[in-house]
Amino acid sequence: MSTSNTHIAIRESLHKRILAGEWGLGDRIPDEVDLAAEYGCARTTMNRALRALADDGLIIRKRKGGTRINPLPIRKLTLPLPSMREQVETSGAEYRHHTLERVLKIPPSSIRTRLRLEPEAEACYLETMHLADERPHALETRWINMSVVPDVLEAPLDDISVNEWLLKKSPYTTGDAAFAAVNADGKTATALEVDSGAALFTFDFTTRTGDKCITTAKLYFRVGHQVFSKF
Amino acid sequence: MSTSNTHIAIRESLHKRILAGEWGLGDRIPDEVDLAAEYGCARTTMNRALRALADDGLIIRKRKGGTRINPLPIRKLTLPLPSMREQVETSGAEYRHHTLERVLKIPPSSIRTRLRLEPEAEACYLETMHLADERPHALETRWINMSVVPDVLEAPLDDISVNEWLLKKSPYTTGDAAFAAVNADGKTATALEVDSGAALFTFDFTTRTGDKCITTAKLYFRVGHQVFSKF
DNA sequence: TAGTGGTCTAGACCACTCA
DNA sequence: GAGTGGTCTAGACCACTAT
Repeated sequence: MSTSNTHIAIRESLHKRILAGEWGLGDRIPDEVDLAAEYGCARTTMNRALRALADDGLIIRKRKGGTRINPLPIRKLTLPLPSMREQVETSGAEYRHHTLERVLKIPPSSIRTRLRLEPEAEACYLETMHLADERPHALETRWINMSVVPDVLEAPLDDISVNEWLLKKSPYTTGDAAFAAVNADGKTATALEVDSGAALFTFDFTTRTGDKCITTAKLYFRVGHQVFSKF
Repeated sequence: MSTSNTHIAIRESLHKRILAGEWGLGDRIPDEVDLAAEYGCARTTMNRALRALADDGLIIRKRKGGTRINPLPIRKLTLPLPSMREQVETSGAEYRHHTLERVLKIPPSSIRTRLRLEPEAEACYLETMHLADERPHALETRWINMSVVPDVLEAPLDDISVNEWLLKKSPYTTGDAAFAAVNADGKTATALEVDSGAALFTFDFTTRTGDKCITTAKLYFRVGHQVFSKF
């Protein structure tokens, strides 16, 4: 039965058997010890193969409960966090960005909540246009927590973008993100050179380090922008 | 130095040290053997911790080259493939779906290409409305490859949705997906009960098993829909 | 060619959870 | 209580690749 006892070959073999329907949805499959015997490998190796399948959502493993075929194979999408520079350059265009605004002001309450700021506390507001071959690619509006990154007002933003600067200055540990669609308002439409009301793809994200919020930003992409992924 | 020698604790400890800037971007960190000695664990355990960090994109590992801090920490977003039923039910609403159309016809060339069909070959076109508490949640337009799933025209689609039926009938191995934003056309706007031209969030996907394409679908979400993720 | 990560093994103990 | 997965160990050999 076994050809080569690598955890990869074993994982692929089991993957095929699952897809072939050897076990029904929700069924229990043999336990690690038995499968290891069947494939002629150590339990450690079989464990690794099974763990990988569990990570992919194909099976569900429980102590004492055994390993079962996931009745709802929840597949996962994995996509890289969009980096404007990479996005543009991998499409073959030349990347450039342009800082439209950088000021200190009191943010609206929605932003204050996200950054967990005191009332009346000021934050740095930054507006950046990302260009692909000198044409608008995305408009970025960002708020930065001054108590975490006090010197952002002096940051040199000609060569590197705020995002790149922040990454070096204050790396984050966690964050959340959201994709959505909005109709372009007048100002955004003008900046992106599209008709007012055009459907724009947006990406919102907030980064944190520990319990401190670093920055929150919203990206409005040019019309037609897509985010691709394989699964 | 070590508190408990679990691969998780070790990974978190190293993660913190990296974020704290103990090593610069691109720098080489001690090798597995040395780190294992420092943490007082087996090399196997250290290897697992480091492998996890490499999977997260924090470090880059090469044989002979050693382990280095990734100068471009590419963070990844992981999101579950949207399942209409789950999406609606986790929001606390009641899920229901409604088949609007199910016919056999010759698909447009863009679809034919995606499904890799012969010219003139027919495919099953399916239009489904997904409802949350009886209000439109998403409109799904789907094409199904008849040569892979010949009996889709007879599938009972009252209890389960096409997607769930297809999963059991013909599980896929791979696929691609894309998010985007479009302005609602008249027909779609009416179906979703929104104004014509409203910005709709869309999700396109195609599933395959081996080299055969099973189905390709496009989902138009109600206005305001967001896809969340943590990273 | 030598150094480093990649992986396998055999055995052990532990932790969860089902019955 | 007992079965199953989760993990750690110590040692070994291999595969890649930088020097």
